[in-house]
Amino acid sequence: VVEAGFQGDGARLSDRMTTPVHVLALPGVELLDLAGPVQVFDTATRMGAAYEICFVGPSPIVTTAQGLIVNTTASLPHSESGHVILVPGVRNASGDLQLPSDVSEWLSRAHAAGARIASVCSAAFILGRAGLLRGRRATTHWSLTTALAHRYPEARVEEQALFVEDGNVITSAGVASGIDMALWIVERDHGPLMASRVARELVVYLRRDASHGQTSVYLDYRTHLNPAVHRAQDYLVTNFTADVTLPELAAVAGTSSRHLVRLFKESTGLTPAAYQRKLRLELVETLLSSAELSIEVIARRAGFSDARSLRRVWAAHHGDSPSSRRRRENARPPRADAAGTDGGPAAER
DNA sequence: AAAATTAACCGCCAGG
DNA sequence: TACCTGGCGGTTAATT
Repeated sequence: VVEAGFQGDGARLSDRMTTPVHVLALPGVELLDLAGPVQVFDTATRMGAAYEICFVGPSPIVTTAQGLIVNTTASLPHSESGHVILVPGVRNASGDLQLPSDVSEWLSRAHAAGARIASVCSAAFILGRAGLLRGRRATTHWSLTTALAHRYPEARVEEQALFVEDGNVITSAGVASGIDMALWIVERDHGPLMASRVARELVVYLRRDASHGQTSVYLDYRTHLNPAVHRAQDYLVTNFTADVTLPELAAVAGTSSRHLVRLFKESTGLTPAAYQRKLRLELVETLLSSAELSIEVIARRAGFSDARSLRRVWAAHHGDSPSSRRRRENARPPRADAAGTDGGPAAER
């Protein structure tokens, strides 16, 4: 995808493949909850996702609770669209924390330039000071939600969320939910397969957005530790529109068909075919709401042989028909933060 | 719409 | 003995 209207030689392809993650380090302040999210980006990078982690802030060296010693740049870099700025929690953020004046300004400028701002735990207060929570849905550690709502009345604080995404501002609740949030960012950037690999590597159980009670099927059913089953799942996620036969899947997993079915069900609670159906239905759901495609086209794109078979499978799962879902979807007002399909140029609106 | 074909699944058993 | 694994055959479910 070539950026329309771009001129000159300033942007090389390699630049675009790297998503800088700037970690904001405040002077003389202990950074909390940092290791988990950074691990996620680091692991993703080792798996080919290309994140570049960079500690920034007004102070030259910071020692974190995790024992990390980080070099920070003396000045805050210019921030461009697509970057992630990770703001870790700090002690006393809700109190009298002294914040260098240029930090708030830098944050809001970076956001205006298109950077994604991600906070962990009490860092939501730092976002608040930068004015980034105005009119936005947000969350913080459960013990601080009341204080946050009080301090920033214009923020719509959500209590029961692991993390909340609103526009390019993502706030998370606490230590572990910072990992969930980071994984969600990885899923956005590099797809569900990458996210599930990273999650598995870190042996975390994750969900995508507890505030909606929603889980992603790509990331679900991954809480087990059976490598053969994971291989089969990876294969299905990658090729879920293809006709994958059980023997073929067994070959990928390195077991017999009989044994794979047994292991699969033991590890995930689902049979391979049922898992594949869930993957396909997940795609159908997003296609139904995000595009003007016929049921027939959606069915084929999601790997069903035709609309008829989709309708049957859909009915078995949801009790109604795909078109009735779409009607209900359209009747509802569109969501504020239109989580559009990734990739392509913003198709209209 | 019904019948035929094919694939998935599972109980059961045997060998290691 | 307890457990893991693969193969066989029958049943169920999907597809044509």
